[in-house]
Amino acid sequence: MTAPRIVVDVENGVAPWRQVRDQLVRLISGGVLPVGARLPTIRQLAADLGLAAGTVARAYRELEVEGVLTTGRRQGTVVAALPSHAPDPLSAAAAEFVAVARSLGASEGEALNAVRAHYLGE
Amino acid sequence: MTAPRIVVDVENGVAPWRQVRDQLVRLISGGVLPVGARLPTIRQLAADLGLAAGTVARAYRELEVEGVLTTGRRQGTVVAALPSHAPDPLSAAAAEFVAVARSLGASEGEALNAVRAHYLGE
DNA sequence: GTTATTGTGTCGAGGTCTTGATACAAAACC
DNA sequence: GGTTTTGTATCAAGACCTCGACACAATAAC
Repeated sequence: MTAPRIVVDVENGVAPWRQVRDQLVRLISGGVLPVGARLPTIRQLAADLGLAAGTVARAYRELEVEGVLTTGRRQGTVVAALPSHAPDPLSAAAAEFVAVARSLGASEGEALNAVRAHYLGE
Repeated sequence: MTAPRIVVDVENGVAPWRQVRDQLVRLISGGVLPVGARLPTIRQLAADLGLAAGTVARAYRELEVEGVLTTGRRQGTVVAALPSHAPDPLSAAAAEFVAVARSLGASEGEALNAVRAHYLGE
């Protein structure tokens, strides 16, 4: 498999492991990395991203604890399930959107209109 | 003014200053903290959040560099302008949500229902 | 059984961040 | 002018993270 598209910005105040973890979650939730897909080895991804292997291992381990990934000594790391906090990625995305909309003080109607505008705009 | 609603989670891999900064951006973009509004003093917000003053100062300084805030020795820190990167945060959030929904193959109706469910869930 | 693959664990070094405290300076207020 | 308010700067200590390297262990392949 080709290396997933992950980018790490070391100056943005977000820990490298967290960035890797977050972007893996997106790739998995979005179907780019489907269940059953094999991730690059820790050493490979670390080399690709210019990180230490332990840092990538941290990200993988976070997702393993969540049940998103499974790891094996020979077969490496494989996508096991969609993120458990988001068994339904659409619902998860909506939850995040609604959280943002709420913090912006938007009403339900305003949030719905914003979504409609983007579906129509396409 | 009352203290803005800011929460800091020290274990999520995102630096405290970054969390403060991000949440201030949301409050400002959403109009909760309108242009001209005065923010709590660095010491006050630090005490409220259980952080060191220097950490809050870092967040304020980041936003000052971006022109979002202006600071003065006596009048404190004031909202100067909306974040230039997000002129319309609700629309941006909706765009992101729709992009994810689309990648999941969701129809407009499904996306709207997902949003409604989270607003009703409260 | 041997070899290769891959994750886990450990190590010491270095760097960064955060803390709490303090001092100073600028500005506003009285 | 004196006082108060508030941001900036500095400090040392502590905590934590990341690095690169290495060793070990588990597993699969041959």
